[in-house]
Amino acid sequence: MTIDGTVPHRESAHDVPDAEMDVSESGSCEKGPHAFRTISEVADELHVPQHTLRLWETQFHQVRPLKRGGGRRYYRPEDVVLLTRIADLLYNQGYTVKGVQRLLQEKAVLQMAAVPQSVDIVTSDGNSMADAELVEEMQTQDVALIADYQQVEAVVAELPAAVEAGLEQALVQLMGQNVRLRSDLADVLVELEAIRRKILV
DNA sequence: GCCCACACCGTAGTCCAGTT
DNA sequence: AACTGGACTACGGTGTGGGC
Repeated sequence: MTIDGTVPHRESAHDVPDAEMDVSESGSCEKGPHAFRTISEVADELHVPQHTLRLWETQFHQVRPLKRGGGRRYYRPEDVVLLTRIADLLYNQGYTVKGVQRLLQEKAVLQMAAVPQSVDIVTSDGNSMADAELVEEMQTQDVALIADYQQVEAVVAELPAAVEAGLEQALVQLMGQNVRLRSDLADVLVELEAIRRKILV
């Protein structure tokens, strides 16, 4: 098996897991959206020279392609999405490299603040989660939050009046937190939708 | 105080030689 | 074909000194 149909016998079969490859039986195919890409393929796709992609790798720690035999880079779909976003910010929106770095950092902080204690926007190996995965995670958190809220409400309804006042205060705080979290989640979802639309264009 | 010329510095690539 | 690392280039921004 090869990395793809267009670039035969580059690496041995064990270099990249089969499950991560998008390969047709015929051997002559376009890569699917989930296929790994070499630096030359990503460079073609983004209309950016290869050396620029390597440079970005040193400048943006979020860009971390897999490296296999001989130190060759294999870009995952999420890497390509991130690089597309970086290219857009740099070349279309006039950001500097530092500006993009700051934007990516702020975005990570915002996302973590919006969904406390649960979602790692940057995974343990330093890579960004896919959009769909992130949205799903946030929706799960939202549902869990509502469930917690309803649970507290039910408990309060059964408590004696003596402690009710204190719990009501806690409930008000929870409701406030709920509103803020919902607002933050809505902002993040809007931002993700905007990014997705750009990618699909 | 204002303007101009020049030097210096940082940023963003680009090129190249040698290697895998 | 793709890798690394260092040297190099182009360009814009900033600082400084001198003349008016």
